Amino acid sequence: MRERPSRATPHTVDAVLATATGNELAILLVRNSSERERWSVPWRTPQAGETLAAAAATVAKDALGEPPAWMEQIGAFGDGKRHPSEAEVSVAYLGLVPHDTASPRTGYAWFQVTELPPLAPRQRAMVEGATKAIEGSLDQAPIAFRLLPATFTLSELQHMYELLLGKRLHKASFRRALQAAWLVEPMDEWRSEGRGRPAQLFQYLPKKKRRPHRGVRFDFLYP
Amino acid sequence: MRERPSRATPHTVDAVLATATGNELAILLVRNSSERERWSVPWRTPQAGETLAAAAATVAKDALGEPPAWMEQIGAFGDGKRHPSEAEVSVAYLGLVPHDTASPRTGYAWFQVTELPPLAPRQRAMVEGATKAIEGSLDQAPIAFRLLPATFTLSELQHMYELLLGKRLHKASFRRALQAAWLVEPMDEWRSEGRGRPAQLFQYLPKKKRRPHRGVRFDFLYP
DNA sequence: GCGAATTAGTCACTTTCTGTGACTAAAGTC
DNA sequence: GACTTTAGTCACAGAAAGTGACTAATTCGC
Repeated sequence: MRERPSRATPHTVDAVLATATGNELAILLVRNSSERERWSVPWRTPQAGETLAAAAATVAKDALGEPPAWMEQIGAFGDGKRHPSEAEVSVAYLGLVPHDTASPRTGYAWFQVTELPPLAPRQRAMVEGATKAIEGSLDQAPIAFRLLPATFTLSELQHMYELLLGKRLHKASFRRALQAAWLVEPMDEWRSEGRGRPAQLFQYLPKKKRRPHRGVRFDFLYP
Repeated sequence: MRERPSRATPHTVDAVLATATGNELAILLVRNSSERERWSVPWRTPQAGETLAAAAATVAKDALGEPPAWMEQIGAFGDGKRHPSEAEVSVAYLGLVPHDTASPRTGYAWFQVTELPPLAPRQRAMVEGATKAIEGSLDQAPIAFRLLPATFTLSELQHMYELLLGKRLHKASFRRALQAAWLVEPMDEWRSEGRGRPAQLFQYLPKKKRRPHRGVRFDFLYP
């Protein structure tokens, strides 16, 4: 990503790195020296033989010093939209990092998703795709846990879900569903956070077997 | 970005075209004359300025004479796996067609997903991605309706869901969920299919507004 | 020290949804 | 006309989700 090829590059790999700050999602951008836009989603032209996922991991590592806790491809973008590179196609990856461990290298900075600076159109499409992917796979993948530190309170977990879903959840329902899913393990530690009763700490406990949905879901609105 | 590099194709667009035959999914493949594998997923190198989706639509049209009823991108594939082209990256699209309107051009043929001939590794990965995408977005998008003719009986619809989900559904539950979703509109026509009471015909009626899920779902098993 | 305020955590009740078997309806077969 | 076959509906039991009220453990103000 550093070197700018003199002629058209075949494709780029772009990493939309997200974290959750306070009460909003934030995206990591890198400062441009010479581009039309002052900021861009970090990207890279893969070396010969480098896999897409490996290239994305490298981009993330260059930005944060360590690989993200979660990474998945969210698709290929092109369609005539402009990109900082000359490439016709860019493959976008979504990476998630807990906010506490996420210290960007110099030149990189977090931006709230609602206050993003201007981006190249193709990269703006990627960010939109990434936020959709987060919401869409929230109940398919342990997204929320990848945005939290290794240990957390149930209130923190619930707030993370509320942030990602964009709606309030009822405490009792949330905990009942969580218990039924066997996703979380209580630890023998409590944390006192100013006033109020101390909260027990929990850690993520991956599921072993999937229990299929009951019923059929018809939850779409496509034309 | 408009200009096209003069050497090795930068990327390809591949179309995994699927239909439902009898009781299994089938994929459309094209016969190769000179490749290592005798069959391959139809693909194309996009022209300069051609969008990815447009290229995929062209591939599908070349294969079937008309665009599929549904088309969506399922991701970029590369990762060193071999492809009929020289391209390092291939963008795969999933296309769905009703079986009755799907007459392949010469050189193309349907294969049951369980009886696929050998494919280039990258294309095999695409087909696997496509079948996963079908099951995964079955309750997010009107997949089943795009595999059925414009009008259908509720039994046909239920059988399609059973095929795609790989499990049997209870008639009363299925219809109750369908009614609650307002996805289907009765027509003033009935069809008699040999013995038994004639079935009323229905057509797909896209939803206007989404009703959000109740509760929170923790349905994943990722590590 | 003590009550108010604050956050954690649980309980019980109500409402809604799903699984299921049995039922009625309308055709063909013999 | 009795039997078979497929369509379509009903009603009830059981499971899951929505919700408000409760108890528990801490800090703050006084």
